[in-house]
Amino acid sequence: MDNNDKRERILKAAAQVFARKGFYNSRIAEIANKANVAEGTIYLYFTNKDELLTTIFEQEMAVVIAEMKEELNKVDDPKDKIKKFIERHLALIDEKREIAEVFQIELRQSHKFMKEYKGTKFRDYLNIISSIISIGQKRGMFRADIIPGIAKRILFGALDEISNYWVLSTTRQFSLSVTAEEIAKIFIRGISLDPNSI
Amino acid sequence: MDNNDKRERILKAAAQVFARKGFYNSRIAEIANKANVAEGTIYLYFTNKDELLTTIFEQEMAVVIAEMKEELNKVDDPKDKIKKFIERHLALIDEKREIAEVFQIELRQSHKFMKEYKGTKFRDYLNIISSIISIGQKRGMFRADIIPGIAKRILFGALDEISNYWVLSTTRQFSLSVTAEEIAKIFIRGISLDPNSI
Amino acid sequence: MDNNDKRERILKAAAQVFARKGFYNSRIAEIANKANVAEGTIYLYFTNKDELLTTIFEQEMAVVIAEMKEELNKVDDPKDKIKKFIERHLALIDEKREIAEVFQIELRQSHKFMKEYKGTKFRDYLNIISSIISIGQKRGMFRADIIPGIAKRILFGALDEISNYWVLSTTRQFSLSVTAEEIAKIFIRGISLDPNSI
Amino acid sequence: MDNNDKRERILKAAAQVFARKGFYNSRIAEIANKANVAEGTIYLYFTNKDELLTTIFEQEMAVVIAEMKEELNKVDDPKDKIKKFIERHLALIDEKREIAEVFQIELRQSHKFMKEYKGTKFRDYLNIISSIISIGQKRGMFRADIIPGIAKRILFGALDEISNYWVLSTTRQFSLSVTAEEIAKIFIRGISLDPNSI
DNA sequence: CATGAATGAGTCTTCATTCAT
DNA sequence: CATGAATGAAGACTCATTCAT
Repeated sequence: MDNNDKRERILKAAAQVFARKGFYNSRIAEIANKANVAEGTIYLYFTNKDELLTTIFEQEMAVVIAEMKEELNKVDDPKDKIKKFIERHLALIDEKREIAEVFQIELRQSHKFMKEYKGTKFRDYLNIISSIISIGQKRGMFRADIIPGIAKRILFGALDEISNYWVLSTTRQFSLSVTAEEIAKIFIRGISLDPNSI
Repeated sequence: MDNNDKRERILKAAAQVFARKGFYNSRIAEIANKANVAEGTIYLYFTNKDELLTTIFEQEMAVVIAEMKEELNKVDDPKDKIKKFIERHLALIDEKREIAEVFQIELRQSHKFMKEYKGTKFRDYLNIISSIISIGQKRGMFRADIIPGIAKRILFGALDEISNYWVLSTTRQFSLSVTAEEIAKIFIRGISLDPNSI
Repeated sequence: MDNNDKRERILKAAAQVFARKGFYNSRIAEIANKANVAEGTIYLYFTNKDELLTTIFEQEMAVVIAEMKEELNKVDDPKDKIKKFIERHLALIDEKREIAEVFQIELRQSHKFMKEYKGTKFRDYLNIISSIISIGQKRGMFRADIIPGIAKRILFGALDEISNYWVLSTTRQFSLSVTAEEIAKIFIRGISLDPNSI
Repeated sequence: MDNNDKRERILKAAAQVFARKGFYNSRIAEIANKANVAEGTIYLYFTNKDELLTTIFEQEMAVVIAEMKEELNKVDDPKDKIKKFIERHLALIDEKREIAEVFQIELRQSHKFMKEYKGTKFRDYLNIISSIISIGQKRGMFRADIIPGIAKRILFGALDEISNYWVLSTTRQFSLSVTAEEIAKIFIRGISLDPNSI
């Protein structure tokens, strides 16, 4: 419990520091200091600095995916699911600001990590989208010619770019709900058979 | 001419190395070696390592924007313009693989550079999209309730994610033209008044 | 204790290396090696190479000044004090050969350090001389027209030049005691009312 | 003539830059720039950076020694000669400020140069003093127990320290003539048989 | 002779990681 | 388990010197 606590404190501190400084400009010393542990202690829980980053990602993604799936189970309509996905994704960015920044800026983006990324969590997350689209297609709501494997990336990309803007810009013109609405409007209409359905 | 050549060689080498290793894992020594110049020579043309990265970005973006605008002038219909934008963007990713990787992976994404980025080229590029949308709205082709400032990021995000996937994955399931078609299909339908227009 | 030991070892090694090679031709690597610590360790105790030099100076001067004052307290006659000052100064040069060389050659003399020198230790040291002269003047032993602020520099300069010669030359013609005698003879006679008093 | 001019310009520029920045912090590029020649040109006239410094010293010393000897020939009395020497030395410091700074700060003091100094000019200069003293002793004016070889360093050291102070301090309390008077007063009285002779 | 672009050896400093306590 | 002092490898950058023109 106490150990777990220490581990968590390290991860949290790392997320904060990575978010503010970026991975390469973050110092183990600062993370240790913020987590109130000795530098060496970090190496009792993690192999190296890299593992800190990937662990934050994998662990947080597991939570996010679980939450997302639970949330999506509450609605049945694929369009509503897509809408919910969009809303939840953006809401998470807002709620978990620091962790979002790390993903946004360091992990999704750092060469080293992207090329070496062996986890399945990111794929799992994207596949939530394609599953919804497939179901929608089976139900005759979404156009059959849409390729779920591409569409999932289109939606994720749109969300991601908006998140990126959200995370980096200090003066934001549009609220997250307006933005979510806008993305939903365009994407769902874009993939739907009946464009007026939304 | 010779100088320019040397400068270009350095930039090209830097783009290659940054693309393969990432900014922080790239070594000036390797760039110099690849450019066939001495390490010190790099500092005759650029202030420091950072400037190499931003120069690559700004310089290349200027070319891309110019090319894109010229290309877009060839068509009049906003839908065609959007379609062309999508095609050209993806084609460029393919043509300028190494530079694309740098943008994709280091610049757009590195904290330091994003937060310090003072250039206008990226905004200029995004605004090409919003201009097209605005024109389309005036002509009554695109839905009036679409917010160009958000829509531009949605399209760019979609393109960017696809590019990212394209750049990073080694085994690609879909051709660029299929992908371009898919994005155009969804996005244009998403923002159009007449959804069957595409 | 151990830390202090390490710090001292570094200072001692630095003094040795600076003395032999001069500040700019000294390498941190060599100092670390001589102190039997890793290069990085030096930076745990000192901000940078410059600080090593100034620390050596300030620290050593504090000791020298204290010792000198204690020694001078043992005699009362201003002439004897001057004589003692001269003897002690030269003796110190001989005893603390390496540190003396650093002062003689690098610190007192390096542009950067002299111009940036903010410490008071050097002034404190010089003022020991002027105080003695002032007292001698009040007692009617030294000529009233002597300006202590100049005279202190005359004596220090004489001592310093002799020290410099002493430090740099390998074959010395005169012993330190002979030299001390000579300086005392000239200087005290030079400032005394009664020239035959010495 | 033109060549000589170029050589002189380089030496003058070097003296200026060395004086302001110190030898190790001076850049060949800056010297070249100030001399209005290309960097490479400097190496047509001088072997390396070191030689620039020693040449400045030797060349300037030759002039100074010649001037000094000429000046001293105008008076006969050893005491007057000493007085003149002091006055001229300090006046030169004032007249040739930049060159004086170089000597004061870099050359006399830099380990490398002092230890490697093979020239005779410095010794020649010092020996002017000891010669005067010897003559004074023969004439029965100066005390026979004074050792000219030490006394010359005492006087030079006094002058040098005063010069050093003069060169480095920005706010000077005493004029050069007052200072010269003071040194002469103390030194001549210090070495004279008849202390009231000055 | 003159140039100045190019060179590349050289070094301070940083910081992830280790390990004795 | 925890510590944090110590390590030392690694790399950006500088600048005296060279050499093709």
